[in-house]
Amino acid sequence: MPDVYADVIIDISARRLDRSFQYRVPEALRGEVETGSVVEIPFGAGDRAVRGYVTGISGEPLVAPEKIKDISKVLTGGGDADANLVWLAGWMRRRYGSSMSQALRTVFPVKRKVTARQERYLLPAADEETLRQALGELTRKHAAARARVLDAVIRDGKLPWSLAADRLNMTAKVAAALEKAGLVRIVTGDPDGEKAQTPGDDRRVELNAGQRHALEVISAGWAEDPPGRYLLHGVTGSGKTEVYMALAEACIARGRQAIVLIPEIALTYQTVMRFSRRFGDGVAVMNSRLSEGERYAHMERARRGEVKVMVGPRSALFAPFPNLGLIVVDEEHEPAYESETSPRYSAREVAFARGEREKALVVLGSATPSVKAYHMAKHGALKLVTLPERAGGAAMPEVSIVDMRRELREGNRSIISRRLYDELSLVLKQGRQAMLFINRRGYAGFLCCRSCGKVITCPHCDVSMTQHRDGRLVCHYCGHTQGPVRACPFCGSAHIGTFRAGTEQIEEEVQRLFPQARTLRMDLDSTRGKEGHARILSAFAEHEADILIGTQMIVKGHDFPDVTLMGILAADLSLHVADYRAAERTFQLLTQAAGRAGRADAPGRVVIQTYDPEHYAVTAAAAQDYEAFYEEELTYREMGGYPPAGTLTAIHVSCPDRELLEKACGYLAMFIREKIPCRGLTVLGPTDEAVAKIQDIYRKVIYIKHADRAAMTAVIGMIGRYIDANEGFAPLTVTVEAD
DNA sequence: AGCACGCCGACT
DNA sequence: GTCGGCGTGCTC
Repeated sequence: MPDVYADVIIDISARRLDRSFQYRVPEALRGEVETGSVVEIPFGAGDRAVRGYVTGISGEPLVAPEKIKDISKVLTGGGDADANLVWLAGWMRRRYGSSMSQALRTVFPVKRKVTARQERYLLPAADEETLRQALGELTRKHAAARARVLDAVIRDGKLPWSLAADRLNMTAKVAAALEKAGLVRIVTGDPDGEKAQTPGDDRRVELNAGQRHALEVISAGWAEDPPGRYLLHGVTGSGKTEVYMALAEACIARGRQAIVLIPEIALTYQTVMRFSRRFGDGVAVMNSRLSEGERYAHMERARRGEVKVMVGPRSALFAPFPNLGLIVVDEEHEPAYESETSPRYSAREVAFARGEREKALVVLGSATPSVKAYHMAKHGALKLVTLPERAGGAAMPEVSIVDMRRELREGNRSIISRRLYDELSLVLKQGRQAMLFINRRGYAGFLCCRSCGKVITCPHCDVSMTQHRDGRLVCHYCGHTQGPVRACPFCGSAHIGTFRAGTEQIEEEVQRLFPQARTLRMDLDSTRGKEGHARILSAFAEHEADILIGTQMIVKGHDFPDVTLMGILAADLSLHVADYRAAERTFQLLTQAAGRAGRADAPGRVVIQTYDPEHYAVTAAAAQDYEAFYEEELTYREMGGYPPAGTLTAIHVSCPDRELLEKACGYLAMFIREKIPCRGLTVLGPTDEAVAKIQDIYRKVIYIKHADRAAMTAVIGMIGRYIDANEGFAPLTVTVEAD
């Protein structure tokens, strides 16, 4: 009987093992080992038993047959969930041009031992003097590795194992030696950590007519083949979460399981809490603060069917449910659904792929749907379900647009327009609250010379440095810091200053104009550390401040009953980002921001300050008119051949060696232009990325456009094979980003 | 990740 | 010489 071989991905997270190994399937296990099986295999010189994932079966040995070992046993019988996930990894590999092992790593994210292991820590096990003596001893004996680690333990008190392994080159051997010598203790789990709270209960809310209708229409999709796909379009406060929960309940009643994707836990805390109250132990929440082991335990509970609903960010999409019936993608337009690392997948697309394979409903929900999703709905690829206006019957806010060019012409040099000043005065007089949203996406307060026009940039990254209040200059990409600059380093002029539109500057200006007002600031810098968001938001909710000033994060999903004014500063800043989706992002941010003001009893006011008052993204957001925005935007996309009118793929290439990078990109672009037999393909570049250098690594990008998705997928495949086949690309990092 | 192997300075 | 210790390379 001929041998049967299985391709196995080893269950050890190390980059070097990120590929498949062949194992022989013993006759006793024939029929039991299949794609998706989890097996135990002997690995390495010591033949230690490790877990592995079977990704394929073949009859051909690819290495010398005497090197191939036997599979020891089958742990999980390649259940439907596992086979489906392997299939999904294959789909992602094709669609996004990543390697199979990268895709598998994404789909089976944590592959730790069953004893859900948490991060280990090294703690001092003796008094400081003893340790210092031992350190001296080790240094004298040239035990460099032990000395390095012990030194760090003495300095930090608590040293995470992974940090020591990465940064101090610590091996298990070194740690064990230190422990044996009685110098350190090794503990599992953060000694300062605490346990999460347990869920309570929730009273069921009666659905209104619109919600009941949405539930009926969408539930009918289970009877269809292929199963239905929906876009649930409902403004903020129209009660989409209630519909999701009712759908999840209907799904469970059918003996199936549900996945609910949310963009970011921190920003959708209320949604998550409602799910966990409603479903109690039947829901698992993939919090980003869970340890690797805890996540793995959640996934295992899903595999065993103990959990029926998985709520979490895009990684929750890979919950190994045996009989998946529903995938909800809440706030589907959020950029957090696009993965930043290879495979650069879109959670929406992967949800569609998995839904089709496993016959599960897919429901996208948003108040401001992505152009792509709305386009699909217009063309019948999604069924559009609209929820009527706000559930509580609250009035839409009154919006005014202020032309900042005119403000300047008429002598107001402040970043606060006269209109906004008047509205703020009124709010303060009434004892209400206001929010000021500075739209500074893709923008930083940079230092600019007024004589020669040059901008101070980071020596390691090709971006402008940001000046902080104390005068220091900081690079927000790599953290490089330098002291204040008094004169231009290029021309020597003393006329160098900031062109700033940061939250700090607005806070200063507000305090200058309204010395009696209490302000709170919320941006990336002020929310560093644990619970930064929550602390600021709850302080504002308790009315400990009158005005909250912040970036994007203040406009997402928080309800403050006393806020009657939303001021939007520099509304058009995000229009200038070099990205074809700039107008879409701007419209979404402005619409969300405008939707924040006002409640049932007190209609809100919104002041939008802009230098581009006629732009459709601004006017449509002011009118809260999605349709108008969509029509304009689609015209623009069609003219440029951008998605959804066509497909666009970016090939990102990076390398510390600039010359090598340019040469390789040149070859790659030439290959795509001349060697790929595909009509209608447009190749742009190579050009520098918007940020051409980060942490001393140079970056370039090649864009390719084609009207047809299938042709694009074939082209991506050819490019991937070309790169794999050429040794010259080995020192470069190449990632493919589709749309 | 964990094991073997080869190299290096320290000690007998 | 040999021994303890580190860095590197490989694992079907």
